[in-house]
Amino acid sequence: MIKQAEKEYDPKALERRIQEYWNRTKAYEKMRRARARGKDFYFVDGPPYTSGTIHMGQALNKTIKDTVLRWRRMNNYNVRDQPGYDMHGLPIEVQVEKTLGITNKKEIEDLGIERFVNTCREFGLDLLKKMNDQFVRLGVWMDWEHPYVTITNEYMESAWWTLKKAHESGLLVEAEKSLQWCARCETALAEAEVEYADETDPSIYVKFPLVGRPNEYILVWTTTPWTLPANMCVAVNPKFKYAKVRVTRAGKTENLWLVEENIKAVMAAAGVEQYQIVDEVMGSQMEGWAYTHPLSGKVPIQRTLQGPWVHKVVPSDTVTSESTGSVHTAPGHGPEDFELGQKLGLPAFSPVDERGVFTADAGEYAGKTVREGSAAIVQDLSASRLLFAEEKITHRYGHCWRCKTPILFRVAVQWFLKVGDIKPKMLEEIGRVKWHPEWAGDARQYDWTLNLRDWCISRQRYWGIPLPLWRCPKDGELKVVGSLDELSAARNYREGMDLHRPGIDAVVFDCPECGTEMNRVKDILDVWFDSGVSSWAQLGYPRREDEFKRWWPGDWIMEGPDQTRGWFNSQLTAGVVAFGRSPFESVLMHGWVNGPDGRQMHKSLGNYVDPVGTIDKYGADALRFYLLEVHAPWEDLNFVEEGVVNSLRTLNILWNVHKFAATYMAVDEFDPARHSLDSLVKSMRPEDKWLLSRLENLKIAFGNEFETYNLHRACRLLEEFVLNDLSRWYVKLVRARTWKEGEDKGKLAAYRVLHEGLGVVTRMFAPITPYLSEAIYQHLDGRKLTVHMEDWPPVQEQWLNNELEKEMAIAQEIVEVVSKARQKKQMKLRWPVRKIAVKPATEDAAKALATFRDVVMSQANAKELVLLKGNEDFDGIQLTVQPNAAAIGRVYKQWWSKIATMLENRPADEVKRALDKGEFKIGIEGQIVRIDPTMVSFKKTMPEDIAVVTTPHGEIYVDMRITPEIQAEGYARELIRRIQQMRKETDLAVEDYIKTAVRVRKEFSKLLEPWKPYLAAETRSRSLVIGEDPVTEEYVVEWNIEGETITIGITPYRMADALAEFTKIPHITERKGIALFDAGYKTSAALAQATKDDLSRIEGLESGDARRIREHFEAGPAGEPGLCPVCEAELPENARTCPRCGESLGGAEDPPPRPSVPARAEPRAPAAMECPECGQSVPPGMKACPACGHRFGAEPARPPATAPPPAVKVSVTSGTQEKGGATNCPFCEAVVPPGAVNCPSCGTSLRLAGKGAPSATTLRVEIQEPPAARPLPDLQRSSTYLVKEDSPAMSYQLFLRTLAAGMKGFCITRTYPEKIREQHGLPGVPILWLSNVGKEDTVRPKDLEKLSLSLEQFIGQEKGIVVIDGIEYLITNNNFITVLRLVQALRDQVAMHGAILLFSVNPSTLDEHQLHLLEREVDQVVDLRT
RNA sequence: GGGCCCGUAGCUUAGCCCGGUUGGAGCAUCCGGCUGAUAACCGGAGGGUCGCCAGUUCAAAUCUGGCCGGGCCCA
Repeated sequence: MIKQAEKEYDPKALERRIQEYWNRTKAYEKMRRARARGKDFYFVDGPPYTSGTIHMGQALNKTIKDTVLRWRRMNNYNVRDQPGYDMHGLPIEVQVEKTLGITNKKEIEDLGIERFVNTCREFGLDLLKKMNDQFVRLGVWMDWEHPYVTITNEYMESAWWTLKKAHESGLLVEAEKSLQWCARCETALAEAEVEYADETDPSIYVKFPLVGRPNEYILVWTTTPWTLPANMCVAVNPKFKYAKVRVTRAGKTENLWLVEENIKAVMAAAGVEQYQIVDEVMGSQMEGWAYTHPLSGKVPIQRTLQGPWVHKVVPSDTVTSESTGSVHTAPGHGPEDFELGQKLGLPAFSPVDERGVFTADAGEYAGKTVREGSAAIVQDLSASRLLFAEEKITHRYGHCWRCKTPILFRVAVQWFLKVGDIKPKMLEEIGRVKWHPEWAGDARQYDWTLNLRDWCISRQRYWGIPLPLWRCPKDGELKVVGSLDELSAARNYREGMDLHRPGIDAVVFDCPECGTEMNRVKDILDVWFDSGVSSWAQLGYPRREDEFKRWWPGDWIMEGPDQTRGWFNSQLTAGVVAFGRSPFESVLMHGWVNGPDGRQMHKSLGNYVDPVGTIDKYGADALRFYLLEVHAPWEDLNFVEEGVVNSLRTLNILWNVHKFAATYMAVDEFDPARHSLDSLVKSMRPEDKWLLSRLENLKIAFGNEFETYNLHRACRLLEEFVLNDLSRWYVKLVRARTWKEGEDKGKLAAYRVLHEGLGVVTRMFAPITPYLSEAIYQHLDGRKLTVHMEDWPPVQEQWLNNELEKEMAIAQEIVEVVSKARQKKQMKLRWPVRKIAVKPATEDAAKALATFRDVVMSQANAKELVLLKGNEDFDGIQLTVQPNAAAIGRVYKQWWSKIATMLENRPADEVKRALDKGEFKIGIEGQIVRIDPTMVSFKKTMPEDIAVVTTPHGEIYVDMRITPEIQAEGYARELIRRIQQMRKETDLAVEDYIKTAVRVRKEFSKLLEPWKPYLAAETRSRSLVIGEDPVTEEYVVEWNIEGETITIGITPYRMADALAEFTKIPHITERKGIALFDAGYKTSAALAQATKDDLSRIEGLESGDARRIREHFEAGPAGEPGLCPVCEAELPENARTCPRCGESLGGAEDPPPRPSVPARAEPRAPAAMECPECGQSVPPGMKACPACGHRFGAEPARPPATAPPPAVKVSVTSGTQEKGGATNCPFCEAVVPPGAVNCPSCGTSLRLAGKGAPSATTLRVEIQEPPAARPLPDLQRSSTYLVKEDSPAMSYQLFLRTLAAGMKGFCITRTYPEKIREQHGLPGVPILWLSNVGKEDTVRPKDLEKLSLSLEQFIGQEKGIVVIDGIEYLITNNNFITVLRLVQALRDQVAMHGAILLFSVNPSTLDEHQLHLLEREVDQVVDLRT
């Protein structure tokens, strides 16, 4: 059943309401069950780290995922959609440390690992909840109740199992390696955990004294002085040429060896201008040169080191010619150094501990941090004259991803996955997986993987998956535990124990070899490994083999570009380790979300946009739609808020179209289920078929784009359709048809097609804007519990008609041509054009005009449309005779000029007709003169009011000459428009009736006479008088229409509510309802009091009506169908379960419906059946499946009719009565206690408002703290005030008070002036009305010039007080800056003339930013909000 | 230094794969129109060295090469 829509699209309220509906009806769970029989689709969610707040990138991420998954579901896939959270690791540890006020590992151990780990868990779970809520608000439908988390025993067990697999394949090794190390976190870092950022470091050139070469040094460059104590050798490239350079500085001469190519640069760095090259050798020749360690005096251990290559020059191909070309090599630190050291048998001497502090091995530097050490080393080198030069360098340097500490390189023993061994397989898998876009895989991921080193998976931390490794201290025997079962054999194992540290640390095995107690290796696992196993860990593998078999591998994953080195990589590695293959089949890689300036969003850059804030402002749907349509998913996007506003605008238009449809369909109780499209084909007009064809083409194109993840293009297609085809064209075309009263086939066809269009569009929007689609669906259809249970609309090829679409395009272009012609001639659309003539240039154009003749005529507002044949001229063309002087003169000599004049004055047609027959005769001076065709030619001229346009479709003539008939019609339409506007201004319901009187000049009254019936019908006037008499209706406005002064008065009957009630009574039609109303029964309650006798006397009722009315009221309100308390579907009589949502209804005495237990859980009753659609077991007696909404039986059950009548409540000035005797203030709408004389909120006198105080009753009314009366400020002359208040009440009080003090006043308002006078009196105060009605005392909101002129006049001459209570209206109608300038100008005027200016503003109606700017422009801001 | 992506109007972008009418839109600006979907909406106008330079071609925003700028990743 079609329901009336709310008045406006208010995304915030709508989304709250829909979310509540989904929760209440358990829509998500039921949707999932409805798809349980669909094809399995395993989506693996990349677990975001539990940070507590989602950022825009994650909003994009989940939006795309949700959209794609909803779309899959609508295509009947059974989607596994468990969201995940990555919860272990440093970020939380660091946060917890901060919270607990701890700074290092020792303090953690002092505190107790258990307490620390527990705090981490609590933290993580709390953050998870927060993020869950945010994703839910974004409208994402995933299994939020059951996310997978990396911290459960089951999950960790999967990781253990995987490690055991690695061990079994020999891929898990312990090794000494140079690692990236965070000194603050005291742990090794993986490549994915290192973040690069600019860092300023020392850049020093150090002289290494060569042994046996006095006064010769090899020059070495480094940016990490702290690695010098560990120096073992200096590497040179054997292929480079090195030079000995003689340098004299401060009177001392020395010889330096460095790569030849950079001598100039290096000397410049040292500020050396004079130098000499004294020798040159190849790097290979330098091999084996010995040097003295430059810090051997400070680091004693360096003096004791032995080995063939210790403190020697060594060859290395990896050395580049950068800087000096001689590379200081410390195998205990740098990874390349380490490798070189391994090759040459050099010790990996690493005198730096876990905290980044020099150890005793570092001699004099022991106890210093590397940072302090660096400074000391530079100083020492300088003191020993071994420092050749010192600079600063700013370069990209690695930092700990969490605490931002610059990384160190140090050699330590760690556990590794030997990625090198499986790299070929990984690369092969990358090639097999489907990547979107392709380069994400074959270029990006491939390159990354190609450069992979072994993966260090051990961490020396607490909050993570413990390594499942136990080792015998005696013989080194290693045990790798792959499951809880294995663990249960251990000592100190307790059933159900948490596997985290420190509990697990206490668990010990006995060594199978020697019986010694084996202890766990204390390390935990790199968090990236956690997420790497997610695709089987979330399935509970290896415990749940069945689940694994059913789902694995993942069909689709989708993450951002950072996951190339992150999750894509960790999954590929873990997948190949565990199963020899990639755990996912296809990937979509999305782009970054940058700030509006194109840079990454950062709070510190001030370009950070919070997704939740954006949702608050524009709604989740608008945000989602924006994110999807603005860019290809894989491109980086610059988030521009304007774009969200724009998307919202589109959604608003969709809402308006649906509102338009719902309004009329509900009024007519149109039931789409009763009419198939096929059954209405005969009644369809070409434009109906056109829309259906457009719709089918949309489905096809959308599907093609969506399948290739061109979501942006799909969205744009949809948007185009809604804006252009549906809203701007089709709705315009069918509008006239929808106004027809009664059952009309043409109207039905229009309704049905419009319904189809909206229905399909709604379903297509469902994955993109889930809330809005749901709301529209529930209004227009609602047969299923939720639109997200609907199937994707299939293409129905029978409606495709490309020919017709082409024709319509031509028709549209022709309409456009006409409208341009109008615009040029300034002829309003309201005035019909007399004729359009087209001389078609193509067959298509001719066909188009034949098919869409009515469309062109109505849209161009033309009285006539003619097609001209090839040789036919437009009949509006005027011929003029052009006498041929020479030819005439030759025959008639001196008469020629007279003849010429006469010819020119004769009607050209007549002359032509005669000449066509032979000759034209004229009499001149008693003679007959014969004119033959050679003597004249004809010229075609176009009258001024006819436009000719040449288009590819042909020549188009637009005849805009105005005849009396056209003038009458134009005026009639002008009148209609004014009356409609007045209806609107009195807040009249659409279907309500009025009494209308119009005062015009006599001629006009005659002219308009034929249009009276039309006028009355269009304006729902029950009586219409057009004449010269003064108008005395309730609401009178004097208009100026095209220079004519016309007064219009209307009196509303206000019978809409009553009619809506009356027509509920069987057999009471609207006409009879009106009769009852006219007879004095203005409400249902009044009618209920009428006796049968009273009623039978009423004219216009039929016999029997009186009885029916009585029966209706005596029977009471029964007969209304019951509504399901859960989903509000209408219930069949005696239903025990709601047919739509499947909830059990229970008896009247029963407690409220228990939480849904799907039929599945119930024992099977003998007659139970299975839903053929979803396989759900269905209790007997049901007409539809409780899970999927599928209806049983051939006949689709008609949704019960009887729509609640569209009731638009009217209240103009009187207070509305609330239950219990309390009223609302007619002015500010605050709740007023019974008996109050003044409104407690705004102080308005309630008696003045025209209503006596309601009689007091005993019912209590809760009033939230009567607001303390705020003292009104004293207004100063020459000042401008901005009064912040919910309604302009206080401003008017201030205004009145100032008037009382003798100042003149001027009022500018948006409210109808009579209303203002009624409320505030204001005798003698001129009121300027901001309105588009265009009469004397009004100013159009866009006409700021006129407004400013009137104001300046008043301020300059009267120097009085001005109140402006419609500035919001000005702002919405103008550029804000323009309004601001007006305010500035006025303020200056006010100051100059000693006047006062009051702006009343309701802050909630303005953008915060705008309000702020306004506040800055006034002298004082007065906040009087309650 | 290397890899990948991006560069079109003031802003956001389509078109580029597959060369072919005068490079389309939306926002913003200015000018109009419409008025029961209406604090909505519709139309028109102005606004472009398609980052730059070469090349291929009858023809280049589109293909090729180089350069410049931005982003991401890696050294």
